[in-house]
Amino acid sequence: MKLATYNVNGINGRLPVLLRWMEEDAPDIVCLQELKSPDERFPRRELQHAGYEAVWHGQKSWNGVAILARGATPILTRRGLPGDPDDSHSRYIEAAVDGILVGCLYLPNGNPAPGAKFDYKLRWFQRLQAYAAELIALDVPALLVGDYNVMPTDLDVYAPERWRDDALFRPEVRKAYADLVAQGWTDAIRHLHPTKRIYTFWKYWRNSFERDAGLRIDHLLLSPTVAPWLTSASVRRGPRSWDHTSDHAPVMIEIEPPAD
DNA sequence: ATGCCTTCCTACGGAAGA
Repeated sequence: MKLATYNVNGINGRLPVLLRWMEEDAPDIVCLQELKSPDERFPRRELQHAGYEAVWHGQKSWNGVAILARGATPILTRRGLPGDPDDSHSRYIEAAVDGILVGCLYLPNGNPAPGAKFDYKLRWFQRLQAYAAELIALDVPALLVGDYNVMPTDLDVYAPERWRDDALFRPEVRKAYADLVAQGWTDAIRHLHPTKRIYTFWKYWRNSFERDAGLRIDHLLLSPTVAPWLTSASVRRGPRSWDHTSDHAPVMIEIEPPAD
């Protein structure tokens, strides 16, 4: 089973790129972030035509997350992260697909730091930690995947010294990510490629992609039940080179659940 | 040192992204 995460940076403007990539890689489950689309403009029909059913949590102009499944209907289990009823951002959606619980998240960027946006990021991270601990306690096959807006270590940044004070790399958020992983989650890419420089995002400007001046901020975390099923993990760099593409690349893993 | 690009919107400039 192939499961991917992709910050599309606008699902409607990016639909040709998204469909081309899904045609090429044929992922079974896709978690999308930054839809930048209200619910009523989500391209359900086009995705159905490509063979995918979906659940989504949209918002006008910003944010927005969705889960797609090929030849299956995702069973919505949660829309919105618990812990703050006043949070109006569409940043979390969760569904069950083939007996696996899939949480799709778009963690706040947090810049400028320090400031109100950085405080919101840290609070959101705390809520995610609390909820992730509940998922671990449930002892079910689960994944928490998406755009975490965190580079976990120096290995995940093309120029760590330039990013020290950035909201994506400050010690507080790196610790928050490390503490989350320490609950028992496995960072799929890093687990299979412990020493390799791997990026998932490159800025649009200054030929960042051509220079491979990137960041690893899109992550797939596997619960203890799922981790032993992992067989591969890779960044799909091809789509990042296409015209009118996202500044992120899809990240895809393969898992082989035991036959029952 | 820097959003140098790109997206979105009752658009034509501002906000946001990382």
